[in-house]
Amino acid sequence: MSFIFNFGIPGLMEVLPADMRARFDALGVEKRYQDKQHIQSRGDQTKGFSVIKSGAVCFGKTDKEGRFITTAVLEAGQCYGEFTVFGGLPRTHDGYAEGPTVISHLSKTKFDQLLLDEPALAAPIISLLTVRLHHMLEWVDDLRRYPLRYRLGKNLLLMVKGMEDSLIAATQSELADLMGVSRVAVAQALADYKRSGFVATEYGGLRLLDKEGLRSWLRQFETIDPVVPATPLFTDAAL
Amino acid sequence: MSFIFNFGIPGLMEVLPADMRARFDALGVEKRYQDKQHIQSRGDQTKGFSVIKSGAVCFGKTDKEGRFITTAVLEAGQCYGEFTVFGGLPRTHDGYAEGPTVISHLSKTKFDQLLLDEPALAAPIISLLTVRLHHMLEWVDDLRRYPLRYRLGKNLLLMVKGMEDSLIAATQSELADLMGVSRVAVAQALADYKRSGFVATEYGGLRLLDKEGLRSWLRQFETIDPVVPATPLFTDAAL
DNA sequence: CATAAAATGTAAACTAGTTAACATTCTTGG
DNA sequence: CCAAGAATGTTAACTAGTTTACATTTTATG
Repeated sequence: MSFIFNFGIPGLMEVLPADMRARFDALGVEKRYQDKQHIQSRGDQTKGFSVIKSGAVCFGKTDKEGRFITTAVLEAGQCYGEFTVFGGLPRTHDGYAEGPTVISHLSKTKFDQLLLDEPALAAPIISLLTVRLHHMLEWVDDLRRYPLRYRLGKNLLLMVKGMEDSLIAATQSELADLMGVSRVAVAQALADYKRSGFVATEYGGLRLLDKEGLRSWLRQFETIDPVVPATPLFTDAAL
Repeated sequence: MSFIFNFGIPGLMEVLPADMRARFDALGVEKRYQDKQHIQSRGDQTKGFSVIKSGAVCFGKTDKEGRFITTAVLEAGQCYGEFTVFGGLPRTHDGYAEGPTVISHLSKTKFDQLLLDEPALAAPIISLLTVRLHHMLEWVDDLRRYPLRYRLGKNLLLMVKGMEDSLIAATQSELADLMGVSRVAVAQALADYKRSGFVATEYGGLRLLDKEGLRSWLRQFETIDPVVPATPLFTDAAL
């Protein structure tokens, strides 16, 4: 499962030149986590930058009643910890492993040193932050503008983009988490889609049967024309 | 009026050393705008980085029915254009001046050159993006977690922080825009606050009468403990 | 200073979400 | 292979927001 920062957003490691990646690997301390294993707590003062080598990490906050609300799930290739390194903040989220996960941790000290040694690292980091910020703005905007049955459809299409089989392996609870709504709301939206023949649900997932149909059905909601990048996001930002 | 990126977030210019600020001023082309004057349109290919010298800029998107939905209002000291410069995107929002406004525009070419000449500029930019991203995450989180009468109160308190008079000069429509809800919803929340004696509304603004009372009333909603920065955000990020 | 424009206050009908509950179906581990 | 757990499907009552409407108050303007 995944969230905001995964769809169509390449990870830092993917855009970094090989030699830089190697330096990350050399400096970082790899740590293994089992499924569900706790990684960090909101409020921790452990400052550093981390790269997910494999698996995924679920970030969120546990409220006083003990209920966990997911903020984002980052998958392999993605990094996190900017807030502690660049913002001087303690950990802002609880985090635990989703599936067996390997993470390479760099302390703030080491990371700062790396950035001093390699000023070329700044560009990809700025790019990464920019893309995430842009993504968030769009997300908030959609949240205000469109109902769930638009947003869910849009994100389902995003999820299968570039996949040949159109099978989304996420439970409805996970999709609900993803969209920040209740499971019932997701089930109802999916029931709608099913009636129109856009999707077929199955245990533990669903299949997009008619992407084009869904796409054009969604267009009825769209109140603004989408902006398409002139150059793709995340080119080697000419710094 | 202001939005997400103003409360408690210093502008780029405020954190930049004097010499760097001077370089910005030297390279940029200053342009004056009258109240309500159009500055940019979503989709424009004009790429560059801009600094608001005085006044404010309202960003948003106009939907097909012609209705404008505000995304953010940036005030003097704030900058924008990261998406065009670092993300290779066309302008993602429509923008117009709020009040007489002066903006210093740097073309992408000039800005790229400036960054090459001044690698030290990377740190404050990274910091800025980080702070904004963090703010957005918190915003989305609050959106999911809390009802309007919590979020509005929280933001009213944020707005008067550091002010001695506790007068907020924003119409209810502006507050509604700010919170991404209808004017009626804001009026109802304010009516609640009034009944409790926390605020007094007046034409074109409102006054916080009992900050401490409001603060403690808000606490009843809070489901997680706030995280406080160990070191303040936006220190000269030790790069 | 009279009138228009802007802002506030409030009610009513509606809608898209919520939680709770429960029956059903599917999968997996002993 | 069957029992337990997990996931789905669906209903019902509720709630926090929406839009529309309109009366009232305040400010700005010719």
